[in-house]
Amino acid sequence: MSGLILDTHVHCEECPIRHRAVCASCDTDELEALEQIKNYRTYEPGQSIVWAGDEMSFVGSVVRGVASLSQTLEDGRKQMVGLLLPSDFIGRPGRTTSPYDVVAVSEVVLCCFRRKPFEKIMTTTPHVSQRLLEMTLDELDAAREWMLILGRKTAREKIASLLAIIARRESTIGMMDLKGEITIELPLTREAMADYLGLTLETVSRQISALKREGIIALDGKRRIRVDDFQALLMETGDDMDGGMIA
Amino acid sequence: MSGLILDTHVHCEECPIRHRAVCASCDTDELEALEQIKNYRTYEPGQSIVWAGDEMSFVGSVVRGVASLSQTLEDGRKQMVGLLLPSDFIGRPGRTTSPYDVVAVSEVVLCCFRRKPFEKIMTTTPHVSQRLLEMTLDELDAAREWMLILGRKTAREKIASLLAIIARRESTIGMMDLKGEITIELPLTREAMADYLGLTLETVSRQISALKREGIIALDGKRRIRVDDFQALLMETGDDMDGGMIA
DNA sequence: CGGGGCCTTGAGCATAGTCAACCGCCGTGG
DNA sequence: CCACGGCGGTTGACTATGCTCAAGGCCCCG
Repeated sequence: MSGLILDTHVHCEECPIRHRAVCASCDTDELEALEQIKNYRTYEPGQSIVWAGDEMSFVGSVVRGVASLSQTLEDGRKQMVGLLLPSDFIGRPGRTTSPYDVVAVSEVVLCCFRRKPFEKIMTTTPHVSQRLLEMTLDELDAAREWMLILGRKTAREKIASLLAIIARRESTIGMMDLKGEITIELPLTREAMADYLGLTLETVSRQISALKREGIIALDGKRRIRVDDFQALLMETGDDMDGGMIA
Repeated sequence: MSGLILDTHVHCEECPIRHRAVCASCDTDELEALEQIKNYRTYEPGQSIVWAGDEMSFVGSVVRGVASLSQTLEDGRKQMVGLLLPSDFIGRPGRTTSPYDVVAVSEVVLCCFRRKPFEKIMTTTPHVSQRLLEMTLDELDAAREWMLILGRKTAREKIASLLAIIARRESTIGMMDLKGEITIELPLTREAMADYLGLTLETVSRQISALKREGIIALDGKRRIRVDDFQALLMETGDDMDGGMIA
């Protein structure tokens, strides 16, 4: 439950998320302060990182892998409310317990900061809190786009939107060529997709099959999806085509 | 569209949202700086404050009234993604256009800051950006609770949840007595409630009628709702009863 | 008195959920 | 080595929840 604490100590300067994480705008001195209070932990796919309601002794960043934030109702209905990718931040300064379950979707490596000292650094280091504000505002925008999906889109549009979001993200990280053929590596099981989209896993499966049948997408195994015509996929999302998307 | 700009100049010290808004932790000097760049605007119910995609020359706080943040798909489907109450913040520092429509639900008074100078103040005044971070984190939590409602709750649970949220908010502002009888003043039309909850207005109407028929709530006019047994209402939300709620 | 918001109610339908069977793959233990 | 079992996924039949379309009520204001 607490993850495997590693004694490897990657230097911040060489960290793969150095320029996107909460430490992005720190200078050398500030990084040094963070070095002092960090350690790495790894989690296996499916392993719980934090249970809702639990005490959290740390905050931190996802270095590698994918984790999910989710809430569950008594009767087991589950809704994912956040998808944490490399550089995303876990935990809330000033709060000791998590209101959400945090679960490793793939193998996950976290860069954890001890909470107390991190909060102290935040008060003395505007670079950290400013970066955290930016990141939180981005997450809020993402949450709101997601609310539109949950509240108003059909099952088919939901699936297409999810694929488009993942494709866009992968192509931003690599290079962005939304004209040609795109291959999407799905980090999620059908059930996780369902929890993300507010559907059942059967409906997810059916809609993916339908998109395949109609030639919008092609499957390569269960988790690898090829999109020949990205515009055609966008047509299925129900969104405003041109530029209306949240930057 | 730009609202009526008033020349009244309420002193920040006497402002009703002084201790909850983005200026909450400012000292006297900092307030003075904000005084210099603020003005008040009013909007009539239904009036648009900002159109999605529009240039915004200001950011600001809701002083009085209720406004909504919403997104619309081409074909007219609309989803509310934020409900702005007194002290809530409008606009994002560092971004010139709004990705959302902002509409006055009731009569609204805004305290607007010119954007450029406000951003400058933010970089020099940690009190402002720290407070904004806190507020943004709260909004993110609210958005995530809302995602659970949108994605996983039934129409009936959605309505009950909305009533509970409003009741809780009103009773926090006044005094919190969740045992006895509670009266909720609905700031929203049936259509706005539908846009909030991802339902149609007919479904909203039917579910409210059903709750009334079953004695969970009582109507006093269309917009005033009396709840005799708040626990009974909570039973209908589908939530974890005890403490599971997001603080 | 007439018209327009806002709301309610009904009838029929469509979308997505439920329940269940089954497939293919992989790792494990007999 | 193979059989088994479990997991993730697919598909089908049936059902139920919420949407669509339509009519009509209430109330306020001109």
